[in-house]
Amino acid sequence: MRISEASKTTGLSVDTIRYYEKIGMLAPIGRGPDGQRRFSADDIEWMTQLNWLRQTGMPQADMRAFAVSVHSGTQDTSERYEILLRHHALLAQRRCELEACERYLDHKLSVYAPKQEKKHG
Amino acid sequence: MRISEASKTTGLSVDTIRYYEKIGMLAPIGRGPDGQRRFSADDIEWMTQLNWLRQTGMPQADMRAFAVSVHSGTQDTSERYEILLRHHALLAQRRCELEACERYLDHKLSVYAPKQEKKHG
DNA sequence: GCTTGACCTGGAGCAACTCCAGGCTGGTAG
DNA sequence: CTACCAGCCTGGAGTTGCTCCAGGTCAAGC
Repeated sequence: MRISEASKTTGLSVDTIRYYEKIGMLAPIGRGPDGQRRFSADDIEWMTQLNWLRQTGMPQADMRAFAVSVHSGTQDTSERYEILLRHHALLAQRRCELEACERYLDHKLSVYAPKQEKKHG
Repeated sequence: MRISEASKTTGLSVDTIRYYEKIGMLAPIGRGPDGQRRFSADDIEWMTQLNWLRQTGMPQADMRAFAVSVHSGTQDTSERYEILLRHHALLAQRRCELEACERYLDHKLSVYAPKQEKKHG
């Protein structure tokens, strides 16, 4: 699979894919006889997973640690488990913040309610 | 109020406060006879509000538009209302994504469950 | 008079992309 | 055969939103 299709399939932009390869977030991507990238099913699966992780704001440092652990082929999954667990906790916290902010906005919006002009915000 | 106290009160870091002033996100901050910043109650209120908005990832461009509208003293709150409404919709969407990612992580974590070693992830 | 702490400015550095210029390749159209 | 075009390549600059740092000022305490 070529890069544009990989982009559509995984949800990562073409530029992001090249960037992730450059910084070692992906296993080295194979090349065709034309020197262009060819993505394997494994590559695609891994990139899709990366997209999930980054969409929730996992820092690249953590993603890279995860990547290294996965690609090392080690049996020891405890590091990965910890990274995911930490991220899970972070998400829960972020959801709380987000909900608090939604409530704040609800309040703000009621103050700014249309038609009835209030004087201050 | 001086900058360090303002930082503690609003939740914005000292550097962020100076940065926000520089890019015009704050009304010009008054200075004492020593040339140092003195924050008024209004400044503090506005900065606290900014902190809410940014914590939920409102882009600076939107925050600045909001700031300009507020500090222009205009009676027309429709622009502010729209910015908040747009952001509110964005937050709802983000919460959905976040929940989807939490479910994904729940699944992943069960795969990586400790004690029982699985072989792939 | 000297030191300490809080503050100042301008500018560099950083994360995580995103965009761009300039160049190669493979396929089709004339 | 040549021209052209889409899609890919690389290296590097630009962007956003901070964050950190060097080097300097000023007021207060010892």
